Amino acid sequence: MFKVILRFGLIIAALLILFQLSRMSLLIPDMSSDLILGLVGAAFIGLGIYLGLKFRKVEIVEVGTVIEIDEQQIEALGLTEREMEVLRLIASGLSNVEIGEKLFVSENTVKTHVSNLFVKLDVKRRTQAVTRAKELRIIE
Amino acid sequence: MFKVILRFGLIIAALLILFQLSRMSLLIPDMSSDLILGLVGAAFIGLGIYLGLKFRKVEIVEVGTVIEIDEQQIEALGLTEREMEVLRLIASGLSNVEIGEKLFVSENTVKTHVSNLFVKLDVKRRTQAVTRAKELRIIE
DNA sequence: ACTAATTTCATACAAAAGTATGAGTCCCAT
DNA sequence: ATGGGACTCATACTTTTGTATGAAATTAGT
Repeated sequence: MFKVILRFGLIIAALLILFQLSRMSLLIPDMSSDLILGLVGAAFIGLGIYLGLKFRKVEIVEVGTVIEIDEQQIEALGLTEREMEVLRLIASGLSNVEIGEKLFVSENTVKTHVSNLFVKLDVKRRTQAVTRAKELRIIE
Repeated sequence: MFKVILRFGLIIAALLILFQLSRMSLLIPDMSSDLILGLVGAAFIGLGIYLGLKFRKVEIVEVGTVIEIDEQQIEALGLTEREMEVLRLIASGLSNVEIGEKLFVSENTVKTHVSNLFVKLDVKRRTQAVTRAKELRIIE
């Protein structure tokens, strides 16, 4: 937090310095005020970009885990809502029986969903299904 | 890419406008050049920050997938090198037989490693092992 | 209202995963 | 040299997963 204060201090200092420079340069006839303003602008843009990039690093930590779900991919694979639920529960490490309990359906029903899921994802095992699903960004 | 060009076009336009404004205001005696320069600076800082944040979004994609492996955690759990290899292969979706083939050991050996792994990770299934291992940051 | 897709379930079988136990080899550290 | 950790393997058994097939019930869209 104090880094932010330090940074703003630097900005103010830079601002003052630039101001002084520009005031001085006004006394020099062969330097147009266009150029000066341009330089000031450029300097502040640089400063701004620097600041923007600094904020970036703070955010990356949080944003890093955000995964966008590819709804189009789900659509393209023809995965149904129920299959997606089962897929998510598989990914969380549940057994077929446990999934059945969560969804209030029989183990057999879960097996059916799982089998259909495997065909659509083109995999043979549930662990593969999970990695594949994450690759395709259809689960987190 | 053309968005970048557009953006730079906007910057140049803004620069010119600000320049004109500042030139005009020089003719107005009750507006100090300090203030003008300050405003110009502030405007460009804003522009710079905006640009910086735009660049940010491009980078997030790459940085987002970086995961630090917690070696201390592996140590703490007492996971051996072989167990870690098996764990990684489980996570990639391989069967016990396939893991055995990769490591040139029998399926039985793999099962032993897997069982020991489950005890150490305190899980009952390989899918659970994978999610747990990722939680603990011992695999990517 | 009718069709198509989804969801549900069963049975029966095959394959893979997981558990328990015991044991042999190799290495390295005391 | 010896005891312990790591790695290997086997056998036997249980449980879980996965496959195949068929079918009823339930939506949902035309």
